[in-house]
Amino acid sequence: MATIKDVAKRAGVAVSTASYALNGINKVSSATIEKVLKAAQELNYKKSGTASDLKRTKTNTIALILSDLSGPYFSELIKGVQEATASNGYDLIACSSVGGDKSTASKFLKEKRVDGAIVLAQNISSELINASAREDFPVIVLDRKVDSPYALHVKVNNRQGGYEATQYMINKGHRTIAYISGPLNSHDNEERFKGYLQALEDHDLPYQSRWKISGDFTREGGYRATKMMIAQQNLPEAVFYANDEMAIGGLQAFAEKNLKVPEDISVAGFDDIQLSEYVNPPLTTVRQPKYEAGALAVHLIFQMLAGEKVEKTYNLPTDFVERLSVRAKK
Amino acid sequence: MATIKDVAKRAGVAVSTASYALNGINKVSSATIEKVLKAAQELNYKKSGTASDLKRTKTNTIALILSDLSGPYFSELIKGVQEATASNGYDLIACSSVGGDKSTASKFLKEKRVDGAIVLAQNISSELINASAREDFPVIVLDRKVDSPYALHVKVNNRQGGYEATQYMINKGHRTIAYISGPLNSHDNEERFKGYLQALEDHDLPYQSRWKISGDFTREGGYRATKMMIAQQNLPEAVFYANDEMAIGGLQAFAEKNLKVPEDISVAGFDDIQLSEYVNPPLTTVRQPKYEAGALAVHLIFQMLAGEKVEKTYNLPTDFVERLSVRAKK
DNA sequence: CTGTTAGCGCCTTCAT
DNA sequence: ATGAAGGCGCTAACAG
Repeated sequence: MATIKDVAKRAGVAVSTASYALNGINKVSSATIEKVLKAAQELNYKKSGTASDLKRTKTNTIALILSDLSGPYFSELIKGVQEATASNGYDLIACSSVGGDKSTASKFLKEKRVDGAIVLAQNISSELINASAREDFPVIVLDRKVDSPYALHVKVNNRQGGYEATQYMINKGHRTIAYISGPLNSHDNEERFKGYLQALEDHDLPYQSRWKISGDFTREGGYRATKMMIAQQNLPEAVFYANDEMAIGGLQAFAEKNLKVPEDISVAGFDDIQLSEYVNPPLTTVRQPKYEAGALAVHLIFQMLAGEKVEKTYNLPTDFVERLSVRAKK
Repeated sequence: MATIKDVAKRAGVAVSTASYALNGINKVSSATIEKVLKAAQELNYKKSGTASDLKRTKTNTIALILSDLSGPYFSELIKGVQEATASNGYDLIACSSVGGDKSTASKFLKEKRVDGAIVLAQNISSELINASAREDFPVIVLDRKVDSPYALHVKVNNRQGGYEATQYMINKGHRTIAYISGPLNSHDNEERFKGYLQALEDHDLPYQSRWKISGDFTREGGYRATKMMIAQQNLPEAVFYANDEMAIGGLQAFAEKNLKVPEDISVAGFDDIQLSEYVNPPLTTVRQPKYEAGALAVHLIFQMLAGEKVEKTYNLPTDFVERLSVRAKK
């Protein structure tokens, strides 16, 4: 494998000159550049990214850490991150956190193989994030709060979203509204639930714990929770699923029991994933500003890298998306 | 930022000893390990991944290059790649090729920032792949053939899939079957079309060029192509879309014109993307063995890295998936 | 078991 | 405009 040294030798110049020529630094005559480029070409020279990174103590790339690369990802989020990164001349890599603190993600975090990271992966421990984030290594966390002063938090206003969805169903005349929760350790779930509770309270509807059913954010979980609810007889008028995946599982469970949505029971979800528009009936849900969240995260990384002062937490508003899965009760 | 030198000094040992201790190499007494670890802890030492990579001329990670991180990805493919990579103790990163030969993907390829790469991204030029692949840098290409002896090709038998889907429709009694193509530069499309043609021929059905309509693999493109076909009056009995995305666009176009699928017209797609199961009617399509393709790609990388001899091209069979979008004509 | 040392390949100051 | 030289931080002989 040819190195810059080989190129320099073949071109008959010093290494430094070759480096300047190769990197387009305005310090060498065009004749020399020519020679160097030609030599590089002939030797099929390729610069070593790792050596370059080491020397410059900078990789010019940021990492997006997801709990599962093959997961149902928020493509809008990724798009926001990708475009913001590219428009700043940085590169982006995505890595998975399967394996938790000994995953690829954790290796990139711990060994600072990138200049900054955006984390959307519960299975990366907060300790790891705290231990990794540092002045020259900002980390933006999207799914929780974290202590380190170098780790910022961009969140979506889940509580507001939960409130609006619930209120909408109340306004449509529903009085008993179940809540199918996400996993209990999920901050997002917690907030959505609080919004739900608040809406109930503001409309003088009593909260009944029997209407809170445990789910886990998966389609399968939503399906099971719904089956269970149906088995208990006595259905609520409406059900608010803590995310769309579960709501879609629920739709399936209702269909299997010949319960029509929304005629027999109304349902709403949260997230506005792509599928939601295509299921039957199209799902009423709460859209998260994912693109914006992604773009903001990247923006913050660059601000921190530039040494600018930034807030520690950002809170983005949600949008309510009305489709056909909730009916108006006369 | 503390380096290994600092750790060694504080622990009162030589750097090599610190290195051994830190890397768990069986060469130092446990007392020394203790000391070193403690010093590292106190200094909040983090090894520099880039320095380590440079020294070992090896990153222990492989890259999966996709044309768009936020795209409608084959999650099964990613899962296959991910699991195979992890089970070999390697790391995986995904990077995008938006920007073509000056994208993040190309930087990783050109600068050999990883030990091997899997490419599923038409907008990375074959020249770039040829120029990057080398003995110690295997590249597996999933979407085309490429010259370099260090770049292998794992492909799905698109022709067979196209043949089976077409034959299925013929067997269901359809005589006029349109083909909505993908972009013309797509090898996959080409092969699917050949399968279609062959099935027609084998069943003595004449191919009529009016039944070949141009699409581009996007939902929007399928929608437009279908609209156009409808506008021309005189519909075929069935239509074979070169991929599911287009078929779904087509479904929408038919629905808008009150044409019922499959009662009025039958449709089949290709890919078996996740959505296909959920659209109305569920789409009959051809499943690609994506998980297997991903896992095989990784497997090949390791074989090449180990200096083993491998075939240059692999061809995986498809599965036909019967759902409800094709009806039997009596 | 521990220490010394020579680079990995590149960038960049400094001198020419 | 070009060259010489010193590391970036780490690993792995090699010597003791």
